[in-house]
Amino acid sequence: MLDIKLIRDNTDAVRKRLADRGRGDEAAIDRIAALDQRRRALITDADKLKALRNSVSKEIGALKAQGQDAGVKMAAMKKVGDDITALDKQIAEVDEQLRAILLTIPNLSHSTVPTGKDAADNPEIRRWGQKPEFAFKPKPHWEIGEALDILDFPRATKISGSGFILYKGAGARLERGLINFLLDLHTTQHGYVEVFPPFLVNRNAMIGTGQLPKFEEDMYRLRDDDLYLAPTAEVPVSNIYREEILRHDQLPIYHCAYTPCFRREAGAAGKETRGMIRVHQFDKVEMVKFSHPDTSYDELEKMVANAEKVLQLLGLHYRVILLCTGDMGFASAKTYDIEVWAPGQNAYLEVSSCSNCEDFQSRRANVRFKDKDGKTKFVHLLNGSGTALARLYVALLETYQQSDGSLLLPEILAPYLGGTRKIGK
RNA sequence: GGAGAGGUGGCUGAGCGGUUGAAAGCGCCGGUCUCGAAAACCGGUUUGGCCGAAAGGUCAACGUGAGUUCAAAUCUCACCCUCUCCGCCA
Repeated sequence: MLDIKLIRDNTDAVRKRLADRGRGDEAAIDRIAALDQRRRALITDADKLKALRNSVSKEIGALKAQGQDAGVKMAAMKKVGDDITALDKQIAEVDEQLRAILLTIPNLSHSTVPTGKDAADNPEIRRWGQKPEFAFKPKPHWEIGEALDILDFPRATKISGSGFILYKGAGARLERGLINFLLDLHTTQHGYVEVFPPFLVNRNAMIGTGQLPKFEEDMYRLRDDDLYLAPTAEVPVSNIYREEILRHDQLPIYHCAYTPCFRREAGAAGKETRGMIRVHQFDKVEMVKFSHPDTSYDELEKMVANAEKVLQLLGLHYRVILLCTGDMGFASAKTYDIEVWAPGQNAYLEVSSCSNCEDFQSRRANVRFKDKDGKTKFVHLLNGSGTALARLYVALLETYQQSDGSLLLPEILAPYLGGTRKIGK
């Protein structure tokens, strides 16, 4: 959520920066400004009446204590009370309208983010490694997985529908092992404190990180309980300190968490339906940071490096992309995507997205800290995949496939696979 | 799910419907004292909105939301949460 004071004092600048994102959100600015003005006028009026009522009520109390009649004053205050009720009702309505709009306005981009329209305008920042070469035509992961009997797409569909995965045998163990590998890496090498959060989250949590109210149709919802299946661990983990005031010496706080991620992928029908590139449930290890505002961009660079480390240790070729204004997510001020090379697809796949949301989410979730100067401020919230597993799995299968159909995975994974790096004969 | 108890400031814990944004203690910050520290003493110590250049003024908040009243932390109702016991259950 944007600071209403920022919009009030820098209306034109905010309008322009929203226009840069190319979603037409700047159109709401005039309505916000009008509502804000009306809200403040109403509050001023109501507060004056309340001050009057407070002082006269004290007089009434004093009169009654002396056994004198206060009937005239009480009748007058009855009328004032009715006026206050009417004004408070209008304030509540304006507040609600204002809040409803503000919750749908995306974050402003950081000054270092290039202005652009869509993914085609995202600059590539760097590459690591090289595309692997094969003496044969590399197969897509679904062929490899089914031939090895470690992935079973038809049966997953039978159980749940399209877009779900059934891992089997060594394939299931690989998935489990990767989760442990990632958590071990981030907790022992990168300083993150592991958490294991609930997978079902309430509406306030979803509003806090920005999934709601705007993207309701993308979420799985349990209607009877008003709970949602978390689309990413970013939601429960970023909300850990909701409504709290942290001490400045606690910052930065690093958390990482494994959770499955549930996404309806509404509107994505027909895209990447084959295999496990776009699915309704996938595993992910997420990194979340609660940072002092002064250092949040340093923290973002470090977080990207933490995610890159995963791919480096696994020997997977990747590139880092900086998202332009038009391609960034709703809550982010600056986002790097990491895309891993998948030989069977002949394409780069997004396996990580690391964002600094600055105070956009902390303002919604009310996560603050008391700074050295004694002032209470919003923390900066960052989140990044470290990494998404389904696509990492794709890259591993397609990169490390052998001509005989087996897999020869990186040695670093052997401890997580029962001491072997080989899957298949 | 059933029965009972309870939700007040960083913590513990008071609070006859009116001068309580809130006693007291602890903690924390600053000061006096001291070579220094402790102790003692003095002062300060929630958050947000609105008006204002500022000084300051004012409003709101005692789980959440409604209600009664001139006036609600105090009364009424609903909901949420916590604890104890019972039931059920991985």
